Amino acid sequence: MESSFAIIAEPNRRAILSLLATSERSVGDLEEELGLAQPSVSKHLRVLREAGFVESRVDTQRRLYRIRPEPLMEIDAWLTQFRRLWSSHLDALERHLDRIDPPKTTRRKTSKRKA
Amino acid sequence: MESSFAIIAEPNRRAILSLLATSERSVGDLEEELGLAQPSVSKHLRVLREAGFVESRVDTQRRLYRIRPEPLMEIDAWLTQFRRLWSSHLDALERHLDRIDPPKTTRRKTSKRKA
DNA sequence: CAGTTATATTCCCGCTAAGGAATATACGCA
DNA sequence: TGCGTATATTCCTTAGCGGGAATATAACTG
Repeated sequence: MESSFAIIAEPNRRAILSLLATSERSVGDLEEELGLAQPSVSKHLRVLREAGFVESRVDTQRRLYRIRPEPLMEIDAWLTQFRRLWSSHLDALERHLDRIDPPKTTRRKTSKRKA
Repeated sequence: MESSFAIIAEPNRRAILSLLATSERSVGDLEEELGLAQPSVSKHLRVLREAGFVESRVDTQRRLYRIRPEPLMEIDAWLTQFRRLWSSHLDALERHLDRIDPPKTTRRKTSKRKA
């Protein structure tokens, strides 16, 4: 599990990071919110911790995990070389995401979609 | 090979994308510049193409590959939720990257590093 | 200290993905 | 049409990852 990129290749780990993006959480919190088995959560947290994505602090009998931004910044930095490719046509992503995950609510601009 | 994140987990694929970031290239170009075997390059390109990261056009007997930005934009969009975490201390990345890849040239500001 | 809760670790299994070698296909040109 | 070059595909093997179940450790509470 070398690079930061490999770490976030795992969907459950991304889900953990997304949850931690808003506030720190305990292992049990994550277990419940994600519907994962507890060992699974602990194992993913271990990977994330060893890769520098999270750190933990102790709160009585539980451990609260929070995000460390550095590896995410590294990924952000890698994307820099490509940003000029989409600084122009900024709505290509919108169309792309719509294909991935169908638009339930209108994505800005009250679009007349297909109608 | 579901997500865009899994695609860029592979170092050689990231290398291919980085090369294509500057200009389109043929399979042979990539083979040479990366020192990979030709089948390996073709296989990675196939993965990248099927995931929407690249597209190809035909130029006489070779195929020129170029980047399609959408999947990269998707990753960029995912990072959005974390950006507020580092909008403050902007130099944490610098330190982080220095640990990953030792600083040969001084990274801005003529730092007095450890001396 | 015993019991309980919270988290971590270990072991085993199945799967997938990457690499190498060989081969197939496609295309251009004489 | 036959050769050479460029690229794609297949087959095989191997390594590593994620999941589940069981178990271990740690820490609080009475």
